Amino acid sequence: MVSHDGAGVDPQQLWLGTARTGRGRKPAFSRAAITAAAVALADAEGLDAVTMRRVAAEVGAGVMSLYSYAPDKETLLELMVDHVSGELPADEPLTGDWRADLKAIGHLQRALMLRHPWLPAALTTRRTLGPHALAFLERALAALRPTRLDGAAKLEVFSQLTGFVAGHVGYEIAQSAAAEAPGRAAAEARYLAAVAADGHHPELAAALAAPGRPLTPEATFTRFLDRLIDGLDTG
Amino acid sequence: MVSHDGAGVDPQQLWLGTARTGRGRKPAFSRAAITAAAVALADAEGLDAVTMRRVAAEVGAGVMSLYSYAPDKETLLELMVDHVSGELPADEPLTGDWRADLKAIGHLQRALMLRHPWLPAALTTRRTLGPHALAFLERALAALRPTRLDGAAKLEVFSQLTGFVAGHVGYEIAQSAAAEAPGRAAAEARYLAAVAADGHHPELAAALAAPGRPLTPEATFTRFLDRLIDGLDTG
DNA sequence: AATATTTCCGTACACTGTACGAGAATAGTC
DNA sequence: GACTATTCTCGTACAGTGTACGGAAATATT
Repeated sequence: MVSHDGAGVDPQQLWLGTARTGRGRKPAFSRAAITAAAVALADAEGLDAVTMRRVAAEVGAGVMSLYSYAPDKETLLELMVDHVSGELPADEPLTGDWRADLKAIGHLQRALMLRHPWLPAALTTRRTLGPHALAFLERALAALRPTRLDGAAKLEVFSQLTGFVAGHVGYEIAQSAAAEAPGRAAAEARYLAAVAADGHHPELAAALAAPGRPLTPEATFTRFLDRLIDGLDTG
Repeated sequence: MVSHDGAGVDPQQLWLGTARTGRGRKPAFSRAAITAAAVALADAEGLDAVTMRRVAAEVGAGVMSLYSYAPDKETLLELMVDHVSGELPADEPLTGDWRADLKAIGHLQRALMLRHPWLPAALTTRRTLGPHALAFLERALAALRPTRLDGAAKLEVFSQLTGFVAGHVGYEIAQSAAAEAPGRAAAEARYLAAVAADGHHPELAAALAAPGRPLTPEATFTRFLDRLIDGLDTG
């Protein structure tokens, strides 16, 4: 096993790492390089493109060599999540206005997920507590310091915030993906119009008839995030 | 092709259906039965257990026979989503208090997702507008009637609400799944304690030291949902 | 009876994650 | 320098995936 070890019964041993003994062949690759290649692949071609063979090819390794750096694919996905979490600034100063700070955190998370559109889907199934995620959590907890929420409540708030952002951006991405294929979008519009015209969906018909000005996803996100955070009890 | 047709360039043709000509061999199965079998499988063993072979076996068909009822697996998944959406009551009377009605809708969605734990994950990638989903959307729009939001804004609210619930329940499920494997949970607790003890995570250490009383997921959900909805502009 | 149409499904193929184990490279010991 | 223990590399192999293809069976129309 390579220096930053991982396998074993204990799932969190992944992040602790074990020292190399010195003995044995030197590793030709690195966990970071492999993870970065996997992330690049997911960014460019989606999560489905991340296959062990593709990642290995990208990094110049044999397929089975990857298993010296991560015990299985699931672990590689967790590494990917924590890897991109490293893009979140974890040490910028806080304003002291915890609501503003929390909103900024939400916007940072959204930006990250837009940069890595596979992230919302990856987060729905996984809970990752790697070093980068923890550093960011630490920052969020610091932001919540002025609130007098107890420990569990603070952790809840962070969890919920992340869940909310993932849910929102997931939808946002699905929406924009549909919009990028103009044929699809038109077909959907036609379908909705047909449904609205069937007489059984008067509210939908009304909603489609009175569209209002189009909303930018950014504005919508901000509005919902603000409502969510402004409504939080200070404990 | 079987009566409720689906294939084609137009994705929404799925839901429209085409009449059988009468000519040709009679279908031995039905789209509904196949979908129900797939849903039962996902409920019992998770989304990964839903393979074309397993579904076919469950329903007593040859594998390739499924392709007469759904052009591909992605379509089967969309059918599954709309199938369970049919469990949402779409015609119960509304109270007229749109905030209360909207909260009730959120709770219904959460209950549905808890009954079908694969649903949040399935919704992250997919946007489904089958008849059942549309019926429920119609109801949500009716609930929003007293607000004077324009059509686009109403649709946004529903989208966001669904995204929020999916995000929350996704986390809720991950949490409870971790709690069900006691070894895992203990290992994670030990890991977090170790991280908290490293001196670089003082806020985390403090949060773990002052746990407060445990929060039920139900109560947390209600609190966040209330905040979200109470904060909505009436337009 | 012939024909057109539709469904049923066995076979086959490319692709997936990964178990196994043989070989290569390194460090420590004599 | 030879030997040994250890560690990493990766070719091969296998079970499992979605689904393309095409022949056989069943039905309604002619």
